[in-house]
Amino acid sequence: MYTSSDISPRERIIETALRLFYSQGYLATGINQIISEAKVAKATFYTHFPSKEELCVAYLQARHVVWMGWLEDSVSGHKTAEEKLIGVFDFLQKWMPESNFRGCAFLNIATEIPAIDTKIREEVIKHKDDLQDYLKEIIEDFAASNPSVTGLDAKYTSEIVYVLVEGGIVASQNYGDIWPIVAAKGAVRDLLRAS
Amino acid sequence: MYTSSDISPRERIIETALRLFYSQGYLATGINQIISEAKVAKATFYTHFPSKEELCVAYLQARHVVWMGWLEDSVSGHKTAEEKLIGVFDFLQKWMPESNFRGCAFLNIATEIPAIDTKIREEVIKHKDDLQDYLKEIIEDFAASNPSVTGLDAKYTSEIVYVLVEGGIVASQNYGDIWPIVAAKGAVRDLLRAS
DNA sequence: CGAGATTGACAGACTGGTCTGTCTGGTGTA
DNA sequence: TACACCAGACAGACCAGTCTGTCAATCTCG
Repeated sequence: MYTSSDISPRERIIETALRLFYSQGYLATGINQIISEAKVAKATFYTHFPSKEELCVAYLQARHVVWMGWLEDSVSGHKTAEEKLIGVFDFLQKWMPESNFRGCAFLNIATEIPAIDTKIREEVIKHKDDLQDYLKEIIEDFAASNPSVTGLDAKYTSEIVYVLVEGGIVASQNYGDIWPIVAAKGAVRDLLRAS
Repeated sequence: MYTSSDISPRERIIETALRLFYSQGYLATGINQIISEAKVAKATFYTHFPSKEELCVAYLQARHVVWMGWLEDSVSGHKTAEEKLIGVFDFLQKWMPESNFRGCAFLNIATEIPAIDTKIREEVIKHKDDLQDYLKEIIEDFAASNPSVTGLDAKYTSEIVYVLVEGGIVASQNYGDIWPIVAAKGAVRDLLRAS
């Protein structure tokens, strides 16, 4: 079979799903294409995943780890909270063209699966909650490290920044251009300056 | 046949598409379901539309008229430019729950059809361009009717407002809650006050 | 006015293909 | 022997789109 240095069938399936679900969409990607590109037998696939939907859940969990890793790696280079917050948008500006403007894997899947009470939608919510928490921490840091700033409501501000992140991503996805992210970054800069 | 007081097969198809494509998604809705719910023969469908994709284009064009109508009807009641801009978000706040938080029909379709160079994506861009123009006109009105406002760049400001609209819609869609739109509205109010 | 031609919609069988998921049987390794 | 994997046939449903044939309303022209 495969030795420890090789990649296991399960990992090959996940990696193929990461690529195909993201670039083609969930509904437009069939199991047959996944197993063929993952070089895995169908029976093997179904021993690892009970259904396509469960693969999708595993895909989103893997994607969450990957994407948050990208974001944190990109932002962690900055020192101040303000630089970090702007760095979030710098990351988006770099990431969107690299991903062919396919946008957020989680929102895309959520659009394809309208039913709310599914494991899939749960994973999407979880991802966005984590993203919001991440933004909120930076903003709380900003308030704490700038004593002159008094009128800043961290919850309210982080909600706005989060909405600007989402808007920047989807508008950029639609136009195939980063100008919406640039605009969102400008709005955040103004927001911090005004506080 | 059908008499003049009835609805023509073509209209029945479009109305069914408006309902099903929006609520279920484009890929998840089959032609068979559309013709069955529109009470139209398959041959009749294909005399009016050469393909499912062309029906989708007609659907988006119809949806554009309907949705912009809703927006303009809702906003036109306000007098000042500032009230109108806030009114845009009041409309979103009312519309999203009424539509079961399915979000923007155009962005949803664009997500399902990743290929950029399609008629479908063209319609999406057209819709968003019109929406942006609408926002920009209100903001230019705001600048013109407030002589004290000097440092307001209408293009830049309308880009930010547009991104807040998109972010509000998709975040609200994801969470099934209007708080992102409320936050976006607050951000716009702050933006106008600060200028 | 009236008869035949035309039109447009109807129902639904049919084609060729894809979908998810199951199952059988073969292969190599521990 | 036991297990994990492979290849691929298969089932049953559904997909977009084509086609045949029927029927009723309307148009055209004698």
